[in-house]
Amino acid sequence: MCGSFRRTSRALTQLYEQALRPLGLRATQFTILQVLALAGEVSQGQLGGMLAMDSTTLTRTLEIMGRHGWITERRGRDRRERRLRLAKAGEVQLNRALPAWEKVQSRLRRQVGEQAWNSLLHLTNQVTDLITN
Amino acid sequence: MCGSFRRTSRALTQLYEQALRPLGLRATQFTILQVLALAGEVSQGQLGGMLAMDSTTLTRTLEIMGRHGWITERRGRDRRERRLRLAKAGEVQLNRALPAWEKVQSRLRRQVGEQAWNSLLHLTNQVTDLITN
DNA sequence: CCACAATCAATGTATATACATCTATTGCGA
DNA sequence: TCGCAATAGATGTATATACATTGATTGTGG
Repeated sequence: MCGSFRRTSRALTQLYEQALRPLGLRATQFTILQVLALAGEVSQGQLGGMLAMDSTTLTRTLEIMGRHGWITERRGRDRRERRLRLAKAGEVQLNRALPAWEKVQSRLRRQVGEQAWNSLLHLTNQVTDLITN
Repeated sequence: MCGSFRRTSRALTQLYEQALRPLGLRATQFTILQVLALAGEVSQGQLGGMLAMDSTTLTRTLEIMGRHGWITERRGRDRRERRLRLAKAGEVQLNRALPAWEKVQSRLRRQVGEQAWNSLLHLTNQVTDLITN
């Protein structure tokens, strides 16, 4: 199962990133932009929880995204935390990327079929929940 | 979909690798050992095709595995190709890892349920096939 | 209030991963 | 057979990813 997921994950990532390459945006980065747009301000640890990603992994990715000016950070009341928000440039970049992303996705959805597509979304999230809770 | 798969992939990888850590074996490496045990001798490109992994990515991973003596390589008739086989030490390592791997997997399969488990295997492979063919 | 455990993120290190480019070979058409 | 396109990997570079360890801060029991 792990092997199957990793293989499909690689294939999907290559497919989607092909569409984002002209924008200089990677799949992980796109996902983070999207999450921040929906969630507003979150701490690095919370973001890691949402993505099932080690919080220290985010240190490196967020450093890159900050370099591009896509996110802003500030210290919260608990000064150990980094609280992250989408910057204006990040919003712009997300809006530029969305059409390309959606285009790849809708084409794939059609090929896979509505039924299978919905099952997959449901089942993958179910597995993630099982593992992380 | 890409985000869901990548998230689940991370969660699964952490779960399975936890079990392999005492053996110093990573998920990708385990998978390669398994594939070589089943497929016998294959070229680097063929292996990449089976795993939906860029052939040049394998250059680095195979270098590590060769360092451990888990695989052997030789040039084929076409001298551009690297033909790979499981070495004795790789077979030993695979057999040591299998119980731990299976233990994690059977526990997860029970939690997920037979129905969902089988659907997932089928659907993930279907998506991979769609993208890579 | 204070010592100490717990928590958050930063850093060091190793592997995974892909693409662009390069080198060596092969195959093929004239 | 010769020249050139195609192919298989190797290499340079950038990002993704996790874990172990560390530093800073917070919470808590005495």
